[in-house]
Amino acid sequence: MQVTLVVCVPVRGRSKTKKHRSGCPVSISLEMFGDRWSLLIVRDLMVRGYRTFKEFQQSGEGIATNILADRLRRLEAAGIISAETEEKDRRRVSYRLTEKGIDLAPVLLEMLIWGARHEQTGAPCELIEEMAKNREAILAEVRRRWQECDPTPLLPRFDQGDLDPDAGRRKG
Amino acid sequence: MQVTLVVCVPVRGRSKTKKHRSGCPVSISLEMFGDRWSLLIVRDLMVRGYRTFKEFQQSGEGIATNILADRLRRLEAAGIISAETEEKDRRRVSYRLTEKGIDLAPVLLEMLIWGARHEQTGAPCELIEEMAKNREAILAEVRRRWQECDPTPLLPRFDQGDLDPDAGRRKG
DNA sequence: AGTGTCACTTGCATAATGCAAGTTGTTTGT
DNA sequence: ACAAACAACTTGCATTATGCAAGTGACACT
Repeated sequence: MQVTLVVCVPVRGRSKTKKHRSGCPVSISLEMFGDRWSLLIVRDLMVRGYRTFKEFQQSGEGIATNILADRLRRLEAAGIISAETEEKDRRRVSYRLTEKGIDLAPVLLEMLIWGARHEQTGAPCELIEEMAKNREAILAEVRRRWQECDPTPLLPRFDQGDLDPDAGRRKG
Repeated sequence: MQVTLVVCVPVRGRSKTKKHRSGCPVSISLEMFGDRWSLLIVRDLMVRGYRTFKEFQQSGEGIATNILADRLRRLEAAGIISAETEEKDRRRVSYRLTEKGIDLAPVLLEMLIWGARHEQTGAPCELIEEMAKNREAILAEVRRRWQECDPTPLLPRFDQGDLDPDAGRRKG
């Protein structure tokens, strides 16, 4: 039968585990962001400089507002993002990646490279191959922007052929 | 209403597109394997040397057989794996990663590293950090095994504390 | 005071998932 | 030759997640 409901009372400031399918790090990662939306939100925060609910919503993928709200909740619960209502306009909630969140950059980058190499995407191959050659520089730049709260987009939206020839080349 | 069913007849040997949410490579990648199971199958093929339905099923994560069958179908349709009934025992179907599939190794590796760093997993931190230091070597070894059809597992199952101290260290 | 924004909720139809049991084709044991 | 065992799936059905349109409440702007 294999009931999977272990709650794990916080013992000595440690575990708050919820019972994983297995101890494999890949499996545990997938339990946190293994769906079609979570990583797109992370991407928006990471390379497009988005911060608000509305921006994510208008991101071009067509996420429904209830799903978006749900994913933001989960990502926050997972410690991948943090939320804060803005001082200047208290209607707005500003989301930000945590360090745990920005550490997803390599995952995103590899997915980007894989997708661009193996599928027909809106991203130009030359740009991607150049990114693949300069992984470390890209990751450093992503982290720099995060640390300095620099919201300048690193990559355009790749909606179709729409591309900013300057983007992603500044540190390449 | 927005029905999203564009079939795209093969025109001049090109598109067989199915209509993507956007042209972003990350988004397109997530459409192919953005769920809680697909990448686990890829992992099993890549680092555990699994080949058959039954092995995937007994992988320790508890995937249901109908879902497994569905994912195998999708992964094959996506060109990430190939299937072949064995000569010696025609009951068995042997699955294998395609080149497109083995190219997912960097994605998996980064997810493994991220998960092990930020969550409590069954993988020992030292091993993971050593892997993080030798990404290229690991990836080369993964690819070598794939090319030579060497089914020796590269990593153990990380079920809990269960670990083969030799695994993943041979090329480290 | 009135209208507009922003970040969500809610209700409801549809699709995906999980679980147990059943089916098909193949091999193995007697 | 025949029955039992296997491997790889299907099928039926309950539960859960997703997608869509519409609505709500707190705040802001004029």
